[in-house]
Amino acid sequence: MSNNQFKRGELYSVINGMATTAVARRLQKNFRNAGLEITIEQWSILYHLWKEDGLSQQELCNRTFRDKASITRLIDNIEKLGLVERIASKEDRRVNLVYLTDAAKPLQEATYNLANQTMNEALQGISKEEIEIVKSVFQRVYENSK
Amino acid sequence: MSNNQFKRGELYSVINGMATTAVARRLQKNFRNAGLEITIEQWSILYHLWKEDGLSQQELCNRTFRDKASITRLIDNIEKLGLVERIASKEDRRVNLVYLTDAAKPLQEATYNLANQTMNEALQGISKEEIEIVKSVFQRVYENSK
DNA sequence: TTATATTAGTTGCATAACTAACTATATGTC
DNA sequence: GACATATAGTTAGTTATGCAACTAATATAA
Repeated sequence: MSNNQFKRGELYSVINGMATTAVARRLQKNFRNAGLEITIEQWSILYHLWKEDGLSQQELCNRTFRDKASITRLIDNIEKLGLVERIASKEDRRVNLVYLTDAAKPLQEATYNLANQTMNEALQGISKEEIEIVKSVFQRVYENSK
Repeated sequence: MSNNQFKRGELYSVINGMATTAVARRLQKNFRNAGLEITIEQWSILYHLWKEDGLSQQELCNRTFRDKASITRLIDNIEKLGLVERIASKEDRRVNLVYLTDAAKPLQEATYNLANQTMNEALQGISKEEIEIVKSVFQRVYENSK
């Protein structure tokens, strides 16, 4: 086992847990403090629907990097909150299209603001160039690992 | 909401889910294919104990960025597998020290090799400089968010 | 057109995460 | 020494994750 390999192995524990978890926890806390009773996982679904409403569950799998079972349960929970509804596709009756309800609309601006504020705090002192490198590295890591 | 802020908000969905999840899933799959019946979360505990045996649960919280309840259950499960045992500290009876058993020893080399191989594949085509920038950015993001 | 394979989604099972409330031990102050 | 406070760990309750096995609908091939 070369020294270089060992260093890379160590990177795993840095990547998996530290920064991403800290940001996620902070954002969740900020939601709760603002009286927004949604989880960040639920928010990540709403986020994609605000960008494009009426996505299929499969498309939400692709965009949020979750498996089908996870999306089924997440949509179950968001549906219970009254924020989305499933509407069967007319073209393909296997497909559920997920639509935002009116109740979800007021959440958009508040959660976007909190997410942006949380990320701005998290990214304090980090340059645009560094952010671009992180994004680029993550993209390649994802392609290498999927 | 400035354009710059929006771009930062978007980074959140990249950070939380894509690359880290893909690597974690790949490593879990590699463990399973090799007949190693442990989860990557359990492995992350063993990893720290192989570096320094007999850590307290609180110290494992600090090193793995989990809360106390999570560590309690993780140690429960690893203990059930017979890989670690809790031994009450003689200096402070509130403290459980977690020690590896003999059964955990043979796992070390196999799992290190798989982790290194998985990370080498994940980091294919990524330079040392880029890795250093990612580590440095993560460190600062963590400090900003904790 | 009938049989086979593929795709979308659900359900059961197990693990793991966080919060909040709890017990037990240790420490600090008067 | 007695009381308040802090710390280590556990437990209960809820949400989320992944895999595997399943149903239903569609697409493909014979």
